[in-house]
Amino acid sequence: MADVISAQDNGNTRSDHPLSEQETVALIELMFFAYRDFVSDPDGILGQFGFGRAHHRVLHFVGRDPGMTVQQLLDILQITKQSLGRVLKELIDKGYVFQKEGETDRRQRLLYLTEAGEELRQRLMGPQMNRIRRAVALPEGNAAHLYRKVLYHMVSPANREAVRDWIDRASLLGEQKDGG
Amino acid sequence: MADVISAQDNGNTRSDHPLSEQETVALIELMFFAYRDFVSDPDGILGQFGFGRAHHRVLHFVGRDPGMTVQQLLDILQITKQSLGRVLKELIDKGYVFQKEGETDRRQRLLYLTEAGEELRQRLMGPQMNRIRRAVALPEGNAAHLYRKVLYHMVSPANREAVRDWIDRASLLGEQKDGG
DNA sequence: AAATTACGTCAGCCATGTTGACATATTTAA
DNA sequence: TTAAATATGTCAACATGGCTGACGTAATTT
Repeated sequence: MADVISAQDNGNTRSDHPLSEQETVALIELMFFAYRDFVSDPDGILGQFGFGRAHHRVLHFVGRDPGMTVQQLLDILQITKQSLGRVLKELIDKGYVFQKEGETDRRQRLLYLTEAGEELRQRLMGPQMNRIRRAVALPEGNAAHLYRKVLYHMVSPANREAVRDWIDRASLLGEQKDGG
Repeated sequence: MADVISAQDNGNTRSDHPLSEQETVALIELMFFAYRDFVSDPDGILGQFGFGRAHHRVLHFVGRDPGMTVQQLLDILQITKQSLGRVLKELIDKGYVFQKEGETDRRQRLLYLTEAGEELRQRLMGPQMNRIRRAVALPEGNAAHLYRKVLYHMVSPANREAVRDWIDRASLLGEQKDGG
């Protein structure tokens, strides 16, 4: 299916009705809250293994593209090889990742997950998949409103009241400041 | 207006057509790429001031709710007071934030932005507002597709080709693995 | 008068990012 | 075929921003 993002866009999209300031700020804040909670489940699991978010990223992307080179991984993560080196070494030492010499280019150390690595990757991905599916399972609406609802539903249920309260109050404060 | 998230939902939303695995994983990855780029503009500006992301969060939320207490800020950021203490002290020392003794409760140190603080806050928020507005200015579609497009457009234009390539290739790999 | 609360601070630890320098094996180009 | 570039690894040092634990002070509540 390869249902990608759909080609015809180069960052120059227009609209006659840009979002209001308050709407936009609310989305900025939802981005913060949503991302915070989005990574919280994996963080909890990783802690039990003595790993961190950086390990998660490596596990995830290597699992998605087995046999990728170190350089490809660096390009995707956009970190330095020294940063990667630390976590990669730990993942290899603990038996979650292994390397194979490249066949056409023997300088390369192609990256693969072990069975334990793939298991852990799936376990980390589970809660995030649930979260996304729950968030996206929503009735239609206009783009901004929908996006806002989606992000809101990325926030953990336990945190939603606090987030909603904040967004409500902050929106009111913002309207007062700018005079509506 | 206070157009909040809309009340009637407690995290138990259902759908007959949950997202496919590949769709869902693509969204997980877009969340990563989008957030990474979303914070990159502020990060650049902050660097010029000797500040980091933590300072940005404080500036943002204090600016949104002037006179908030330290405890309220801690509740929103969900970090420890020791972590906050460091950045807050720097912001105060450099003249971007100031504190006022609470009137009803003189133990409280209410938080406010100075003029310089508000200026910096606006400057940091600008690129993020642009990014959100650009991302949300899109034609309609179904919820998942729309959300995906929105997140995609949160990625910096310079990174979109790489992100698109990754998502395309990884989706194909995933379909092959699971057999379509 | 005692307990709690709001806040500040000191000290140290951890994870994960950075730069810079250097080494080794392999491939590519002159 | 030698020289240059590439892919990777590693050492060392540093910064940011989380964390825990302990302790102190002023103000409020019980």
